[in-house]
Amino acid sequence: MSSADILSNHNIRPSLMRVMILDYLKEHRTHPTVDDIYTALHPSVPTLSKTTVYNTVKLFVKSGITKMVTIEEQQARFDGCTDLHGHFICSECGKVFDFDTDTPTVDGLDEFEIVTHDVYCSGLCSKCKDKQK
Amino acid sequence: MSSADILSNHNIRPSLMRVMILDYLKEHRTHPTVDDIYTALHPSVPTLSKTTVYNTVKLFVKSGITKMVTIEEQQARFDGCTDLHGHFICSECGKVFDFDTDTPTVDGLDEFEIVTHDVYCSGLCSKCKDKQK
DNA sequence: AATAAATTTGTAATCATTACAAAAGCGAAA
DNA sequence: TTTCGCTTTTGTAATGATTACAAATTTATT
Repeated sequence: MSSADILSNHNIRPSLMRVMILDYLKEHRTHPTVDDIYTALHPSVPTLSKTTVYNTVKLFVKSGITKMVTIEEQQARFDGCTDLHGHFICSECGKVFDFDTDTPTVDGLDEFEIVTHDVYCSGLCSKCKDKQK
Repeated sequence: MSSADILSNHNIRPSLMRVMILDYLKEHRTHPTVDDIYTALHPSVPTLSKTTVYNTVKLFVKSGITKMVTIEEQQARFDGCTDLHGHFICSECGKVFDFDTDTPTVDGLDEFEIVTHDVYCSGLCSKCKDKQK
């Protein structure tokens, strides 16, 4: 499906900049940063601004077209407990909850030395889910 | 085991500041930020500086005493593919690799509405592992 | 074409984090 | 105990990603 169609399906007007950025994300599976995207597209579209890239990827993430490859935090948090457990972040109240989980399966990384495993989930905690009703 | 002993076992001299910070992390399972730690300890130890908290948690993470609850990145990355897959980050070269994984198990979050699942691993990629020899 | 709404832009601010060099603390040897 | 050297701690200044915001531009609708 074309980028323009994907955008339309999500009720996002398929403007030039949005289509270009989504095209880039679809073609480059390199987990680019905002700066990567900006640097790659700027030569061909000199009027592109970095703010637009920020706004656009934020819009994409919000609508589920794109994933952000980090826990949605700009501040590092620390945990004195190093036993395996997952972290859930409520997108409404921002609270972090621990949960039990199994060691995740990892397929396709032969010859890699895996030191850490981390499982993150996000969504609505029970309190915020109740409030929504 | 006391914080001082934990530090000694990791060949870290158990200075006052380090013991205080580790005590705090052990007693407060709230995933505190650097600022949280600093704000909590500063009243009782006015000479504590925020730089020390930064240095100390970094030291703890490096030696495995503490975990950092974020992917080890200060820059957000984006992924146009929203299918379930894990992300591996090589701690040596910084490259990000995708891998196949199953939906992680989540126990103990009854009544939560889980929207996203993310699995992160880190360690050494095959290239960096070879170089180390 | 005219108007309103949405999008894009650029600059300035914000804020977490790091660099760095000075100051303070501590241990070992004399 | 005193001195020397090394580690830890501190404070300030820089860095760098991200956001706020208001102006400028583009687009859709009448």
